[in-house]
Amino acid sequence: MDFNEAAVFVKVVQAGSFSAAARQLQLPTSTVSTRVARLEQRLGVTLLQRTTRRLHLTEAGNAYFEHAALGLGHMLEAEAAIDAARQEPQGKLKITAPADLGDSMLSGLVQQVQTQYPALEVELVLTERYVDLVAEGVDAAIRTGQLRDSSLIARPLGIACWAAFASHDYLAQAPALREPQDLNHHHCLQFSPMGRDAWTFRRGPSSITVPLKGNTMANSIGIVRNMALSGQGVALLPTYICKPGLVMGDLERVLPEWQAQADPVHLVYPRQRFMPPKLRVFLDIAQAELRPWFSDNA
Amino acid sequence: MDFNEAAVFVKVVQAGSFSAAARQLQLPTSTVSTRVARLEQRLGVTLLQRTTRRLHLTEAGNAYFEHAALGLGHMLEAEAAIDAARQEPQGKLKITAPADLGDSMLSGLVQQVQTQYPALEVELVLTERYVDLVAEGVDAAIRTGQLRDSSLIARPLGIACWAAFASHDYLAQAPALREPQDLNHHHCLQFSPMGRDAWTFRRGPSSITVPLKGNTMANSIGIVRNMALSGQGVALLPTYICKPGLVMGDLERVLPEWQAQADPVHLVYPRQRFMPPKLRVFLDIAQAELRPWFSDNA
DNA sequence: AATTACTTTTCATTTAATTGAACAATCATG
DNA sequence: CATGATTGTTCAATTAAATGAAAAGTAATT
Repeated sequence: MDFNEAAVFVKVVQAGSFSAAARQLQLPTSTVSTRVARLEQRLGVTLLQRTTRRLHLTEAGNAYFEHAALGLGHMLEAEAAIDAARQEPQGKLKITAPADLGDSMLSGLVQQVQTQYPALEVELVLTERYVDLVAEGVDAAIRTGQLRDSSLIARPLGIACWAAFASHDYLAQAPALREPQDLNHHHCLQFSPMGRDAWTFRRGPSSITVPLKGNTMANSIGIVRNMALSGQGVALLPTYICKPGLVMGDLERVLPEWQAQADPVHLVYPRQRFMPPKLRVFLDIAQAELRPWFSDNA
Repeated sequence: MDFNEAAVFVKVVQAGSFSAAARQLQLPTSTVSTRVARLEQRLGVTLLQRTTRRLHLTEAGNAYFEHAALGLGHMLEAEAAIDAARQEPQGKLKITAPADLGDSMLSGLVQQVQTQYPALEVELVLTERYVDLVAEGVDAAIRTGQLRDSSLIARPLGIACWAAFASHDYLAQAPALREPQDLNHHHCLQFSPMGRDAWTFRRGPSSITVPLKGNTMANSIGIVRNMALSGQGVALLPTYICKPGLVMGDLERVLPEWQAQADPVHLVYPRQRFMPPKLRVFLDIAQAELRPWFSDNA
């Protein structure tokens, strides 16, 4: 089954002659002649009755032409759809990120993408679980920690540092807090993935692990942060969601010389033969938007 | 633009893998792989995201697939329409014949064709003018006289003989009619294409031309025949419409040893690469039906 | 954990299609 | 009426595609 023969036949009928069709298709007349003849041979019917310099569509030829012309129309629409998608980033962009990234950061990113490219739809999927990008049709992911899938392409965004924070109100009435051990006399607000039993701090080569009572714990970083803001205690939070100037960013870093975990953050996406325009523009915007959040000098 | 690449791509999506598509298309996997890759190269987009043993349609791939699958559906319908037409004679059969052929003969022929092949439609075009079969989309023609288009294929049907006829009633009260010259004393009913000024008769090597008054003349052989039946005079008519046993066939041949014009009759049709089934069956039925009308011993 | 089975890709060889040139036939023009 | 232009077909040379075999990687089975 050779659909290119059908395409040539349809063009011959539309053009009214082999020669005119050859000109429009930019093919030699011998190619046009041969392809139509081959189609007739394969179908076992005369599609075009030829007298010298004149063509006439047979009844069978007309029936075939009607269906084939519709078919070709759809094929051309398929190519036009691809042409349109190649020129302008469009369609749906599906991004996954850990739940503990800040709302401000992510909502800012999505806003930037859609402001610059209104034709793009964005679906943001926040989850803790590992997402197989290819299998789940996800265009890109923001990942913290060590990467484990080497088939993906990774672009580093920076380092996510975790540190201790508390509100002014809390600190004003709480005992002094100069060393990590002092946390034994404080109410510790724990984000469960960041240590259920103890917090570990580092300063240069030194490392101190402080056992915790586990009195208050949640697996939502927003909830832990809100508790800290309301003066309930000291929380271990990533520095990127506690930056000055953020709405409700009125937390004060305590034990500033000590930092807890430090994770690399990457933007990852599947290797593929052709980079979709929507992904290319997203990667550029994401790096511009996100890198400042993960820089060391905050 | 290569539609065969699109066809293979559609099949890969439908089958779920290159290997399964290759089996269904009865192509090597290398052909399937190469064609899809070539399509992606030509379009400049990734249509299928491949991980080992797994395929995933991209957004662009999905858009292309939807249009292309519709297109292929129409293409397959085109081929199915041809398959159907090739197996069973169907569609419209357009036949042309001279106006002076008998109604009984032609209506008998059409009835035979449609009894044996109910799917066939028949359009009978009676005309005096020359019909360009190819240009006018006519499948076949019944022609009398010498043929002049050598590009057509001709099947001889016999000889159409013209002779003098009159009704019993007319002959009972008319003068004797033993020689062609006796026609001077008779009312001659003329069919205008068969001589407006004179009738010529032949018997063996002898030939007599009888001048006519031109009193009664019509260009419809049916009208001339009806006038003869109603006893208005002597008419020159083709022997095939005055055969005994025909409804309203009560005409008597006069001057039986003399005959007027004798024309060969042929069935003609355009030479073409493939014989449509409808034409093939028509030709067979037409020869069986018509030859007896034009045989010499009537 | 090792082996087998399956998928997709790549490459050298084989096979097939394309094309330029020539030819035959008809139409348009002078 | 002769000539030139155009159409469609055919064929040998050229170009391109298809394919079998091999390779790499992963999943399923023992």
